[in-house]
Amino acid sequence: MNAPKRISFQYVRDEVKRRIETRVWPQGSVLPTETQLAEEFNCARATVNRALRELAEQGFVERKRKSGTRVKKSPSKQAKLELSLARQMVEDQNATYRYALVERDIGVTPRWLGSQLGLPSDARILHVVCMHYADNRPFQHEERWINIAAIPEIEFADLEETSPHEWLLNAAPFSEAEITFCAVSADSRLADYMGTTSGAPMIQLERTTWRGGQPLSFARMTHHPGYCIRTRY
Amino acid sequence: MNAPKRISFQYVRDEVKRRIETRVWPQGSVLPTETQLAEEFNCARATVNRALRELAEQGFVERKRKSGTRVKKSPSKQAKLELSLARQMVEDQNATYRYALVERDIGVTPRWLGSQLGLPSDARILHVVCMHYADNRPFQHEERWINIAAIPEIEFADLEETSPHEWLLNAAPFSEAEITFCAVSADSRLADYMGTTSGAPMIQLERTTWRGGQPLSFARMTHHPGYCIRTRY
DNA sequence: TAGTGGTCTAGACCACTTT
DNA sequence: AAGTGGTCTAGACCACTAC
Repeated sequence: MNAPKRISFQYVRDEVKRRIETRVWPQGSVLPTETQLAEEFNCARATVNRALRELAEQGFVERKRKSGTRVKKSPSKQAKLELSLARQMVEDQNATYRYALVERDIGVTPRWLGSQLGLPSDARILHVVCMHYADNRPFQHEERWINIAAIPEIEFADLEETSPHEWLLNAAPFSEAEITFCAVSADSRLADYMGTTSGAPMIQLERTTWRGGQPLSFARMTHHPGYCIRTRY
Repeated sequence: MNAPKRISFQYVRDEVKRRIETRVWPQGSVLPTETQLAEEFNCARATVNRALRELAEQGFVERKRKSGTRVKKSPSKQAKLELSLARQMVEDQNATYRYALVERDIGVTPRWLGSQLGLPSDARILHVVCMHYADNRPFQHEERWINIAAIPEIEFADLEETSPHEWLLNAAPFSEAEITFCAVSADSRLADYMGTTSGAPMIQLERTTWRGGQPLSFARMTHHPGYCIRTRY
């Protein structure tokens, strides 16, 4: 036991975690109350509270008023994925980033998009197609529909130099989003863009964003074949 | 302003977040110190601290001793993915779960696996192939290699009823893991298992797990075509 | 209604980092 | 050396919920 003189919440957190891992407190069992643990560790209850709160966030225990703190049966592991700009991802690989605008046009809302975003069919939409390259190899294909009413400035934005994603992040950096990952196979058009053969499997990420309940944009980002998302926990 | 009588850390957190979103405090700027904010909100510094700590965790601000709290330039959005058992995922969809063991054999470490896990080539490995069904439709194909030396009990485990994933989670619920998502296209063998045509794009999740630095298992889980991962933030 | 976690306070000291 | 966040304490009251 190497308890420091002043007990830290990290010490309590790690010791409790150790007892859970070594089954001193088996799955499903109830831990001592905060007050009891504070007494055992000879620290303030707030310290124990912070330790247990972190363990609850990380999915090791479940806490309920009155009934106490229980060890979770099947710890719900959650992976955190960083979702950054294509530019960021490319530069993180120490590759040279290049951006190219492919298409830009303004029209009214296509039906499928209207129902996706909850927009009337006469809403004006900016439609953009662009590519992101890493060392001049195709990295990501991006197709995006932007609700002009929500962000009027986008109509006059220069998207030749800055990707719509990046522009939006600067104009309206904070928003709610819903994301979908799926696997698709390249149609001939996408295959051409990505420099691959038709049918190649690729990861596609669809993101719908809102701000204050108002729909901002729907984006479909397709990564080059072989692209993987990695994470640890 | 609808400040409650007793200021909560949630109130401070949301108000600070609002000021960041509305650019009262623009990107890159320095926020007032905790003491100043505590004065403004008429609450204890600990309350402000907790509020700002949460905003830092969520990627809105960056904090450094002495230099203060700054608004992040490009907020690093991170999505959280729940990674649960196939059974859990199926039952969450209100579908009926069924599990089937397909293959189970013991051998020595294949070369590729040895280098993946860092195991000697004479290490004994349990190799398992199994399927998970939702309402009798293929949901996930699982192929797994388990390091017997690390978990000797697995050799005698009954995997006819319980999937190796679930068995391992009960036997050794806490481990470190590395995860990779990628898109693959079905070869004829996988296509048969998944009831689809060869070439169909599918999401594949590979997970390597360790416990205390010792490799436990490598798993490759392939989802049925059309399977999507959804999340919000 | 009683027990448990959830939170706030006021004050103190510590630790890191910039000057 | 000084300023800012990081944390601990002791005590208090609140809020949810199982009984």
